[in-house]
Amino acid sequence: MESRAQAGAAQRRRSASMADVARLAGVSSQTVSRVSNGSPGVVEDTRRRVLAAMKELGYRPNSAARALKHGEFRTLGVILFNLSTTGNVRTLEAIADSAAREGYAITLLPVAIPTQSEVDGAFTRLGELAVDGVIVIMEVHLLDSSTVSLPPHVQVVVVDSDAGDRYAVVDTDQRGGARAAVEHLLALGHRTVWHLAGPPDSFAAQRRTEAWLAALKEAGRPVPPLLFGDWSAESGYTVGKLVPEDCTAVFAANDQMALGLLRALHERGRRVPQDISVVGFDDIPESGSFIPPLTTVHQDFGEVGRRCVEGVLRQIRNRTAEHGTALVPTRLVARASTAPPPHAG
Amino acid sequence: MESRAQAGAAQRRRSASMADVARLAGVSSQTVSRVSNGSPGVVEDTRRRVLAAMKELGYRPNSAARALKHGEFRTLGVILFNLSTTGNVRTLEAIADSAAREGYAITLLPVAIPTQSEVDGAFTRLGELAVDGVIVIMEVHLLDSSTVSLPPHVQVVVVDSDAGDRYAVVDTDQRGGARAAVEHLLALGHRTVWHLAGPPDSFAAQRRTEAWLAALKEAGRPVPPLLFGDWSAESGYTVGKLVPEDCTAVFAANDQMALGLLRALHERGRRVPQDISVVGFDDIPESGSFIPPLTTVHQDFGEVGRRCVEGVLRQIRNRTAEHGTALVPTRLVARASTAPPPHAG
DNA sequence: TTACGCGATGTTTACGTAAACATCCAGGCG
DNA sequence: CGCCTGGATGTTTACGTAAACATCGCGTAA
Repeated sequence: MESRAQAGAAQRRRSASMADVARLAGVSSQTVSRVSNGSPGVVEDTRRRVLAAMKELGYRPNSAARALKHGEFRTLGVILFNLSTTGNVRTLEAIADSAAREGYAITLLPVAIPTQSEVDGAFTRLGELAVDGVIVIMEVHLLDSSTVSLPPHVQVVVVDSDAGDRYAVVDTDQRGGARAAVEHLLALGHRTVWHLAGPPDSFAAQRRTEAWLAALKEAGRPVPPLLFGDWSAESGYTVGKLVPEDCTAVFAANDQMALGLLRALHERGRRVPQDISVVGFDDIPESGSFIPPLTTVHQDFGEVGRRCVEGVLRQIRNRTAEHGTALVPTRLVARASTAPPPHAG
Repeated sequence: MESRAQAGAAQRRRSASMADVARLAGVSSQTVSRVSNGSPGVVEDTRRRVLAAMKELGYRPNSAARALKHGEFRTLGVILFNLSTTGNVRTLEAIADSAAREGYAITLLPVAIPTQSEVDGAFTRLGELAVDGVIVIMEVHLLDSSTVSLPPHVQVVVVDSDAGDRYAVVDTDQRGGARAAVEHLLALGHRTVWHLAGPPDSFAAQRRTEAWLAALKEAGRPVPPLLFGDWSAESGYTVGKLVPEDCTAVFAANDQMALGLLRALHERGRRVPQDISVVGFDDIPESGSFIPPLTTVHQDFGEVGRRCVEGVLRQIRNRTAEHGTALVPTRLVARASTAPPPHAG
């Protein structure tokens, strides 16, 4: 890649300040400030002159100075481990969107590997970061065990956690969704439902498992052994090869694992949904194109993101810390991967 | 959600400044600054006293003041349309990672809908934003047609564009990847290869299509009619229902469309790969779990992200604008969705 | 006519940091 | 023994903005 000296405007070392604009417009810098912020008390003629000067100099307000002045950055930080799960990505997307709508920018704080030192590092950086509030998309126990604390004036909202007693938590109604999945299968006539769970250290996975168990017990059904995956399609495939012949219904803790499961069942010649039913969780955009289209639990990530932003902003404005958990409801999307069980041989 | 007044440290309106630390440690604020920045010329005893004071007051450097002082924010902005395509997400992830490693934060600038006014809006916000450089993940013609220009001192790197003559561009080697896909199929013995293209307004899609065409022509093969999708699995499914019986090989412009294609073919009773071969593009994590596992072109998004960050930072440090295109190579991943064509009836 | 009020604009100041410069002190050397 | 050197530390200042306060001038009511 070649490079060339930057021409034109960039020769000016620093970009134009209010003082420059003021000089050109023949007013005081305070008047420029008033125009810039749309404050009243500037006569139309002056305002026009100032605007013209701004345009000529290519004036842009300096956000550092502005932040320094009134002590806020109009920026929210988002801490997350990675963008490899659909949920995190879609939540982030919704957060970015809502934040933009409120005039806040989003600063990303990725933590590559959830080790103690990584998390500490992120929080240290965060402490120096120009943010007014933070949204944490991860298991809160990692946040707790961190030796570095959040700056006291920074407000926090947490996703995917059970720390509602200490933080404001926004989460999908994991239990409700999992219960709906199980009940859907039971209603179709299945005697019981197997569960392909997510990794045991995930709160979301835990809650889905709990609800699966509770739903089975309430209905007085036998509880099959628990199967574990790691959220990946590959792990669903591996587990799928082990599902016994007498199993007629599986509830997978996410759509990716359901995908792998479908492939394993296909390879084994077990037809879905005629021989065995499968339900997923998340409703990723692709799930309607699986073979067969997947019945799954739809999560409203957009709503989760919106409530997160709403929550932090409220805390920032009121200068209070909130706690409690807000649950966003789910919805079962019935497609073609579920059907009544085959008649007993 | 209940709320309670925030207790303890938060009662102090503003957090501790250097002056506060200096007072407590009995030194000047300049000495605190030196300790804070690890500058030399502070005797060990003093340093310890300052550090203790910092800890006691929970001192955090104020990044706004720091930014105001030396005119840089140590932050990069990332402009993108959405996080719904795998490529964008993984690129963003890699960017965030590399940036963090360099001590830079990432500020997200989502543009919900790529309309002119939306893009303008993002750039306006950007102008006021606290960033030293920008990475644009989108078609550059939208950037060009924007009436709002980037602040002159902000350096730019663009992904997914052909604007290498005006900007520094980093992109996957779309052509090379598409050519590899076509050549792989021809080498297996297919007479020609159909192409399920992405939306015509995408440069990435255009380039994949061009390379497909070029590879066919070079080999002197007939060129089948072009099929179009919109990147979604659903569109792949729709198109898949229309693929004629005599087609033995399809190159889909991304893995999602390939997924839909697989389903349509499955429903029509056309076996993959025995009756028809399918190749995708991207190598999303799930593609190894499709039915059958998908042969696809692997994109190294990590490398793309890394080079973006490297590029902007170099421009920032050198105070120059670069141009030219850097291509990141791809790699064909052969799985189970491709095979020699069936023997002619 | 004069003084008062109020809208328009200007001036001062502080936000927290760090570069540049100033000062102070200990020790070495003529 | 006094001066000089250099390291440690303190003081001043500027970064760009905006709140708070000051001023100016014009219209209006007594």
